[in-house]
Amino acid sequence: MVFKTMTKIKIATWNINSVRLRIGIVKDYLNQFAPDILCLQEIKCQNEEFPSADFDELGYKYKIINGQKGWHGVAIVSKIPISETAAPDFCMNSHSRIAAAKIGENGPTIHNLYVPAGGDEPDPAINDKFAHKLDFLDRMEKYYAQNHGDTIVVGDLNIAPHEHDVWSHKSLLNVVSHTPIETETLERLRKGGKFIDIARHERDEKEKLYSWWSYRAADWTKNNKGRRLDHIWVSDNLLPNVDITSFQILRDARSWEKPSDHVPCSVEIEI
DNA sequence: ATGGTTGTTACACAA
Repeated sequence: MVFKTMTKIKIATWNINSVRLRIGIVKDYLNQFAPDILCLQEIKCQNEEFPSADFDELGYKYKIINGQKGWHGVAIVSKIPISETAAPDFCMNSHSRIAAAKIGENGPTIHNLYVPAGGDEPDPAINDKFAHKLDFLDRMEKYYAQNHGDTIVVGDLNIAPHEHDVWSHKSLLNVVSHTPIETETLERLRKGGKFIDIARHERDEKEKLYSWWSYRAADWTKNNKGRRLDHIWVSDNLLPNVDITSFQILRDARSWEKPSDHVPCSVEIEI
């Protein structure tokens, strides 16, 4: 009989909308909520511009940074050892939208994704950005259909798949992030990859869950017009290791000073 | 029904 020592770790994902501008609230978050691994999207800087020293100070000495000038960019920072693994090729435009790592010696692989937002017009024939988003999803579907198990997918998927992942299903059916082609494709590829959507697992499907609120509202709390764009999925074989009750969407972070329009989401898992 | 904000960058653009 071989015994495996399990360690519970906390994994968080946050679209930070410029890590340099918001490094202060990132450090506040790390100090208060102490995830072992934080996956960031929209770091909006090149690798050499990433504020590594700030993360080092707080013990996040393992980093995988995939930045680019000005736009997009993702990073994984960790207190526990992680090692970079080949990122799947989901982006036809070679943007920095994916970082992949193996956790520990024999832990699961984590994919930190920033799916293209897709522009305003939900028609790939007239909107290249929407075509890019659909192509990205198509590549995800093909990859995850053939690579099962021991994988955690996190990030800003820029799609709110369910009726109660948006403030108004009817109003948003033709709005990019909630169109049927997006929501159906995302659900199909998730199921094809045998992933569990942690936020919706064992939750009432009628419970409204949001992780993003637009900047274009004088008071985001007034009408609460949010969408659940940020996700944590785990391979079905990892589900028994997940502490479902630990799942958190840190809504309060939307009210922090100079906030991102997204808030951190986290879950704890034994590895 | 429309327009509303933000960050990076360079004098728009993506979100």
